[in-house]
Amino acid sequence: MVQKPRSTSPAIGKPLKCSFFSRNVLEVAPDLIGATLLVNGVGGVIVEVEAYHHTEPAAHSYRGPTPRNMVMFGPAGFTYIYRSYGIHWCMNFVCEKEGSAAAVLIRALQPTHGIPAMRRRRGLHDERSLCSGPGKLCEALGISIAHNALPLDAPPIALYRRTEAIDVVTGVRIGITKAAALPWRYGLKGSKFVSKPFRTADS
DNA sequence: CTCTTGATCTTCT
DNA sequence: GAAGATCAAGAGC
Repeated sequence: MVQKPRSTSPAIGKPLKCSFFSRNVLEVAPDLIGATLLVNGVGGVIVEVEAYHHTEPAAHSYRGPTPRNMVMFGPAGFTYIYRSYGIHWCMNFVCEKEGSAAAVLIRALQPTHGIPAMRRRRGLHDERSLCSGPGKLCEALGISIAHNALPLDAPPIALYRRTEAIDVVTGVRIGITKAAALPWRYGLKGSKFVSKPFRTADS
């Protein structure tokens, strides 16, 4: 059950440490739901993510390192930014350990901090559309390739643990054709800020 | 509401 | 040359 999409600022927990990401990517991904992501003080609550791992063919790291995906093969706790369809930027958090080439794609935020700045960057959009997709949230937060390979526990990035118990829903990942059946998409149950609805029994 | 299309970077065939 | 971890705008229902 979700409140009105006004500027309700949920409580913010303690900063996440880099060790948070040194676990199996399928554990980290659902744990990120409800956390707060800020870049230069602008951002919101993570409501949708997807997990990727080099052992499955949908991952950029599946075919080994390239200039683009090199940071995925490095240690956990860093950003991996890539260009999508030649136009957009998308943001990942690298997980597990060096060589795992595992990462969590951040797909949607509920905006809570710096909403006027997000509107300026995105143009005239209702709050629900500001960060409801991986390319949208990067535009709203001013993220580009300049933010690639940055540590997740130091400026300009800030990540805060969630404070309340939440319900996480799962589904198949969006926009892929390989390994399309893996249920590696995670979302905040009932959130109106996700990129596409989660289709589960109760919705 | 759904469907189609253009934008044009990185990698692979 | 083609596909892809996307998005917005326009056409049609």
